[in-house]
Amino acid sequence: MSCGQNQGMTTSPADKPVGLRERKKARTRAAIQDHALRLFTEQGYAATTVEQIAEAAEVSQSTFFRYFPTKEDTVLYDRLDPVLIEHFVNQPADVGPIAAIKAAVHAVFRGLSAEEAELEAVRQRLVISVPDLRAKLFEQFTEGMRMLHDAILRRLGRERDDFAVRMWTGALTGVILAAYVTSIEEGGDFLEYIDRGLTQFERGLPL
Amino acid sequence: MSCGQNQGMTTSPADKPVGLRERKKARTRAAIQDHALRLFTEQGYAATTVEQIAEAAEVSQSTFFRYFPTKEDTVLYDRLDPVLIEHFVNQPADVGPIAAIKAAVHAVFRGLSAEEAELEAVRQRLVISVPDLRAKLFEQFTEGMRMLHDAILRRLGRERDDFAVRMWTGALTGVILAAYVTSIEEGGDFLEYIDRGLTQFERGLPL
DNA sequence: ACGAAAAATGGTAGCTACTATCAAAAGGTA
DNA sequence: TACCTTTTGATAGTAGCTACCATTTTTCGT
Repeated sequence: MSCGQNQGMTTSPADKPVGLRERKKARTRAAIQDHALRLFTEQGYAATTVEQIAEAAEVSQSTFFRYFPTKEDTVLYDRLDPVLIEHFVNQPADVGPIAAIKAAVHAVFRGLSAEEAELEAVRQRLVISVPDLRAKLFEQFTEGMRMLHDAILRRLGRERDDFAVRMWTGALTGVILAAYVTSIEEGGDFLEYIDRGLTQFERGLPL
Repeated sequence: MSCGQNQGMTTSPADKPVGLRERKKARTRAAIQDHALRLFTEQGYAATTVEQIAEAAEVSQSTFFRYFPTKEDTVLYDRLDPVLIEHFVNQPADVGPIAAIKAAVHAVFRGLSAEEAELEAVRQRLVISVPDLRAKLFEQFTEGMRMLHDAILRRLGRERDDFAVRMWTGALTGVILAAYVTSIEEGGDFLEYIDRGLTQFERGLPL
């Protein structure tokens, strides 16, 4: 529940009205986030005030907080998680869970436009350098994992309290998070790290 | 770095002076935390102000923030992590890493006094019910895991950038976190869940 | 096309977590 | 006792965030 909206993505085909109102809202949201990220990289996260962001985006502070419940959410608002889950559940049933995750991650990240990819890179840089943002990232990660947990339970036809699935999903969360952090710290392609990590996971995480 | 102190624990034997000053400080710290947790459970976390806590503990707000850098830290200040690490590294070298973790966790949690255990229980209840606290808990968890990662690298004699170890530690983090959350949600003995989780992990997390 | 309903915006006021600074008090030491 | 160090409290200020209300803007029914 990091942010209660599901706005227009390039994936699911048109189940939402696209009147003038919606377009304006999307533009305002994008403007706020763009200026926020720009100011954060220019002068630092803490040194940038919400007032400055609102002014740059030409909206009032009231409006700012209507679009982003917290200052942190301008960085961490993640439109990718629900899309990932959707891709995951749409994988054919005979595909194993790890392979399904790989496919979903690839589908989503390969489908990113140049601007979206750049935005993602900026976000990642900010997230690792600001402790407050890291904390929220982890929460968001585990929130996404909770969704994935549900999807896996359904996929495997298990009960909610299945302990083995809980541990399995927990470990999977940890692997993905570790791969994510590694890719940011070491630099390089995120997808490659994810693939290597998931492959390790499939093999029982040999040391 | 959730909190920069290492105050007196029941473990390492006396390498610090115990003048009147130190005793007063310990009493003040305990008073603040006790009143904070009491007020949180009585009237809710958000509804309790730092002013109220300071007043109840009979200190000024200035003093409050000297002892706890943030309001969250009254709940999340974790003295257990460093102790856990210490127990872990002190395990004999021929013990496998999982067994060493099990031993360390048991040693620490079995050694808790009744009050400490009760405090821990209150903390756990608060942590799962308040989103802000959950976020910080995750950060603290991964911070502890980073320390564990270093310890494991040394134990195995691996290089820092060893990818297999990174993934392994990440998965281990996820399993412990999952066991932790499960024990709080389902109720029951934390140690039992940890043992079951770690055993699953050793077996390659079968589904 | 017009008017009403609904939604988005801006402005103001206010609360609270947190910081910075400095003088006063308490504790330690010779 | 006298001196030095540490701890405390008071004050003032910043910034994130909320609540509330009046105004504007978009949508929709007729």
